[in-house]
Amino acid sequence: MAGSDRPTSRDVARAAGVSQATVSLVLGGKWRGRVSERTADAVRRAAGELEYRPNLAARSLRLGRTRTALLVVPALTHEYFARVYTGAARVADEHDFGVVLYPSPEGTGPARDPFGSARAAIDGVIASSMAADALSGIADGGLPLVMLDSGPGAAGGPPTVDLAVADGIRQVVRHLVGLGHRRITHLAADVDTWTFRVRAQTVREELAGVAGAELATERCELDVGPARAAAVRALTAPGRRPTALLCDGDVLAAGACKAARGLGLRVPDDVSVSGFDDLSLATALDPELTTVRLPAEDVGARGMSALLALLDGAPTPPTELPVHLIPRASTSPPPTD
Amino acid sequence: MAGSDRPTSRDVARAAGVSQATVSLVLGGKWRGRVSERTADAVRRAAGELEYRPNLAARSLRLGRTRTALLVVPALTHEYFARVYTGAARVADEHDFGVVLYPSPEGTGPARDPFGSARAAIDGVIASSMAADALSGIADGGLPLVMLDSGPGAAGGPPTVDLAVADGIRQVVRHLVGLGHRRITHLAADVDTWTFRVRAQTVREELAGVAGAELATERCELDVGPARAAAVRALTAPGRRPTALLCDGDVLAAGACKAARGLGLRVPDDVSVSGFDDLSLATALDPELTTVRLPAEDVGARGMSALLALLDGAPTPPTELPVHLIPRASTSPPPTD
DNA sequence: CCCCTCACGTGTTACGTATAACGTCCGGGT
DNA sequence: ACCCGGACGTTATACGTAACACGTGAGGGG
Repeated sequence: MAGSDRPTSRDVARAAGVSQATVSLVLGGKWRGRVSERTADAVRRAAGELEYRPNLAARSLRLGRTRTALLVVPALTHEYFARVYTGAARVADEHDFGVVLYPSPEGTGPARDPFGSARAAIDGVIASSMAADALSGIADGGLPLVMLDSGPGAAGGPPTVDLAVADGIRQVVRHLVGLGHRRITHLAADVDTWTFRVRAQTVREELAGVAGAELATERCELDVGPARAAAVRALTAPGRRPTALLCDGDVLAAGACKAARGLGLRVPDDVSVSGFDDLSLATALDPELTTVRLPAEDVGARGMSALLALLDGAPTPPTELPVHLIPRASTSPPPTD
Repeated sequence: MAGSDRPTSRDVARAAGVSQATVSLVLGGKWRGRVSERTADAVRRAAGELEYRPNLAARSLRLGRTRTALLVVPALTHEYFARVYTGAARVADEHDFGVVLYPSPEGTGPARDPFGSARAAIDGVIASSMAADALSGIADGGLPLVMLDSGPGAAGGPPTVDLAVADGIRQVVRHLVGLGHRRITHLAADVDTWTFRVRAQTVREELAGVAGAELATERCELDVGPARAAAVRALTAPGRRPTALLCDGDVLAAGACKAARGLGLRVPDDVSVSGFDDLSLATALDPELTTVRLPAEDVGARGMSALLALLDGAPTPPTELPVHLIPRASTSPPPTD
């Protein structure tokens, strides 16, 4: 039957006994002072009866806007980015916006043309944890752009939403120092993005102010295996063994824990391990990880809000979201020995 | 400059000295025998110069199809579903298709109306791990539908892509039995979907054929905390303690490991633990989990292929993908004691 | 009594694309 | 000489919506 053909605004108009233009006005919400309350009600009722849904393609064509945003993330399989998406999608949904993801092969940035024919038409872009130059194509294209976790941009640049990463690292360092740790190795992700640069720098700065502090650094890829290898290097390096491993992420911390156990060391009795991100992994491990909770959903949500504001021409001041240390079982005072 | 307004097919036509219709023919690929090679080349060259991209809204309006699929997943923050998405997006991309996700608040199925704003914009739906009745609205709406991980459908029903879950469970049971285990507790997810029903049933069936086998079952929510509690119950239940915990997922296995350690038991020396899914979590834990690897990306990819076939009116036979046991360190022969 | 204004709608158009329905030119068969 | 048909394009139209620019009465001020 006709169940498959969806009703158009003209069908609604016919049912309500008005013209298509009136339907558009009423349902578009811009009818105040142009259509009587009675007529508007009739239109709305007819639309309800027919289960009318506006044809988005036609609307987009007419308006030149699609109410769709592109979210660029390095890898959706990383829980952090999945959560960023979730937050962004929630806010988008509240504003009748859609979100499409940049289908990037794991880890690659938007090297491919995001305006390729396949991708949905886009009103704006939200890019997370991208090197700024990786987005030059988008900026040149004149598309509204919001950057997440990329550091405070230059004035006049795209709006930004950042986490207080430096503060988070400071909390970790103070936590460790407060427990009595002085020999600390920073297990650093070998990734050249703002967030990791800030972490490295903050660890240095914060520890520089502590008497007797000794900082070492081991770099590795952002994965368990490499982290384990790096932690082994850290724990078997010549000189006195570090009493704490400060890791750039929970995933690295997991590797560090494996390394410690492999060397016959107990966590946290012989060596403390701290993470970052507070992924579900943090409480799946045993001992549970002391880590820093990142409000990933909020990052996505604020990013989407910023984009919506930008599209409205509203001012979009840079945002920085606070982060919090979550002390758990993987850190304790260093061995007295 | 005019850099912001994108060129239309008419602009290309003007540049190439032909009509808009010819541009559409050439770029649409249906010009054989209707347009000379020379002209076609001129059109393509002009399109290249102007960096012409067809307006997708206009195309969708004209064709009544959007080249976009909706992927419904319970929760993107579960690594399995993120990987399903990745696979689906890859195939979609290869066919100039887009994928949008159903923006479902964690865990809820399409309780909200998937036709809200999205329906107009999609050509079909891929639903993963859904209870069949949760999708009645979609089926009724006449939208092409493919179901993932929902079991072989009735003939005439929507195409399906499933994992050989039963075989995976059989491999685990045989692995444990082969190691010598007889008292096994199944840590079962308290979720009423096909995949988990099959697992419970298969464990029963497979163990029924083993002399002296004793099967117990503990149900819990699909999370670390509840799993830990359930595992504690299992390990402290009256009677002889099980020597192996067969878990319905790596997440549950993580909880089981924590429970064991909390009770002073070593994994795998005192109790073996097996997982399912082979998430990155499986190798982040210590000991690494014996588990079953699920080709999540393939599930998504095959699902998208099936949907594309369905849209082409091609036959779409049910698919079942094989799974493989990955033996690791969390299982060993039971204590001889 | 006439015209202006306001309240309430309607006719029409354009958005950019794909395609059905037409030309037009030209060589060849009869 | 006439018609036919293939090769090569073009003209015109529809998709469904939003919004501009007009009607059209009714009521009121002058």
